[in-house]
Amino acid sequence: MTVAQDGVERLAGDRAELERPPSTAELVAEALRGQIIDGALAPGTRLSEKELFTRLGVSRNTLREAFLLLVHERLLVRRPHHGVSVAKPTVADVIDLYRVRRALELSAVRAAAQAPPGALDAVGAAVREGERAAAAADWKALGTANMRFHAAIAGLTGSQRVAEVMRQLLAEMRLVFHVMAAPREFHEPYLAMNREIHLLLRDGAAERAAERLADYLDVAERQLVDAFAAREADTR
Amino acid sequence: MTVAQDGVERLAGDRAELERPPSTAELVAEALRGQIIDGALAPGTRLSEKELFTRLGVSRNTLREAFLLLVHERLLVRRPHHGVSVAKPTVADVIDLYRVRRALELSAVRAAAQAPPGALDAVGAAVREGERAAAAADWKALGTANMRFHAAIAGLTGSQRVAEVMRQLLAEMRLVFHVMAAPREFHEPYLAMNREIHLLLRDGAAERAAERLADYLDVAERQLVDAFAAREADTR
DNA sequence: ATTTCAGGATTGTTCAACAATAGGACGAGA
DNA sequence: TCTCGTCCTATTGTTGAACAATCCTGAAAT
Repeated sequence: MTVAQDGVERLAGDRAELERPPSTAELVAEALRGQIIDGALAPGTRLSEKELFTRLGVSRNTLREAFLLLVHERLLVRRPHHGVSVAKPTVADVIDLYRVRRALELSAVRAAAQAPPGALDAVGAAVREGERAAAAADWKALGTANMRFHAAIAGLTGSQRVAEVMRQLLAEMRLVFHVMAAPREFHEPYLAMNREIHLLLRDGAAERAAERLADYLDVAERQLVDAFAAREADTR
Repeated sequence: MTVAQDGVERLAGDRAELERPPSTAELVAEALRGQIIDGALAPGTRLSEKELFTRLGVSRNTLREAFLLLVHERLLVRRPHHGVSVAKPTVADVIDLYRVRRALELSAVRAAAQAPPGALDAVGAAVREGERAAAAADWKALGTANMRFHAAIAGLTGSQRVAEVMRQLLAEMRLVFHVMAAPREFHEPYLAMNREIHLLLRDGAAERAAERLADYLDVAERQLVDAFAAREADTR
């Protein structure tokens, strides 16, 4: 193999990462997704087609295509002839989400020994990112770092599909978190757990890391379920 | 509670199952999905928009909406400005699919004790359906029954999201199975394993059922990976 | 106060046109 | 004969507009 062929090989390898310019619908979906997980669009908000496509400067068809993408991600729900609205997760959704998270994340941690190179570093990077955010008292960034931590956990599998499912679940989680009035009190305690899990993984103690993560998920789920129960008792 | 109210309750309960007439795009997607998993549309086939929407008698926008649904299910892949084509799974996809299946199905089996009522019966029904198909030498139906078995396993979680992810994975699996020339030899041996797993679950031996299922998945994956390797060596 | 019915508004679906892009055809030059 | 660059065509991406179907609102009638 010559040096020139080597260069061609590398280009072919990069080809997959060379992202094409996203379509208009994807851009619109991304914009809406950002507003939804930022909380600018509260759960339950009805999204009028007419208002949105005039405001965003895209065609109605393109907007509807973006809606389709987000409905698939469960960030929007569509009621026929009523249009779409921002999803409003229920306590049943919380339980459901944590069931899937347990299956995927615990399986990922237990298989950490076969993780692709660099995957564990991503976990560590997410931990450090969270600590920086906490030090800067940036609670929104702390929540993001926490999401990234769990995405990195899923990344330990090296599986494209696991990563994608996880990405979707975490986007939904952002919606769920909106019921937590105090992001600091909610997210901060998990920083230490994240760090501990990362250290256990680094030392090859996968099973113990899995146990810690299981506790972690149990606690978080309980906390969210309680918050939902309180809110539902409140609004009724 | 009066009898009349009872009737209303029942109507409200049925309301969720009362499926609205599916939209045109969903019908088109369903038709295409059927042709893909039946093998009428071989992996790699390019789908021309013009030809399809004239043949199906729907608008181009509706067809594109159906494409979006199937792209999301990974049954179609879209190359910008090139249109969509039937997905052609690689050996990497097979490995990836089985990783997710292991995580979800094993977790479902281990939690079988908390399964919702009737979920275990669905597993048994799938086993019997497979045995009927084998007795009738209907190998296509046998493959379908096998899919239903694994869907029922996922259903043990009672989780909407697990069920949906599983449904998607199984649709992809249909695509993968196309490389197996002999559906009988491939699917038939798993009948006994399905029955054994069902019996173990019925007896409450969830952990042993999980071990059997893990073996099952290992064998099937290896068989498919070998088949892919043979095909790739063949076509090159 | 309850019911009925008409009006308006919004969404579902289709059609038609233009812009943008990828791939192939074609020819010039070495 | 082979390589390179240019143009051209077919297909897709995007937009705009129209009509049909459905739901919500509110006024009129009992």
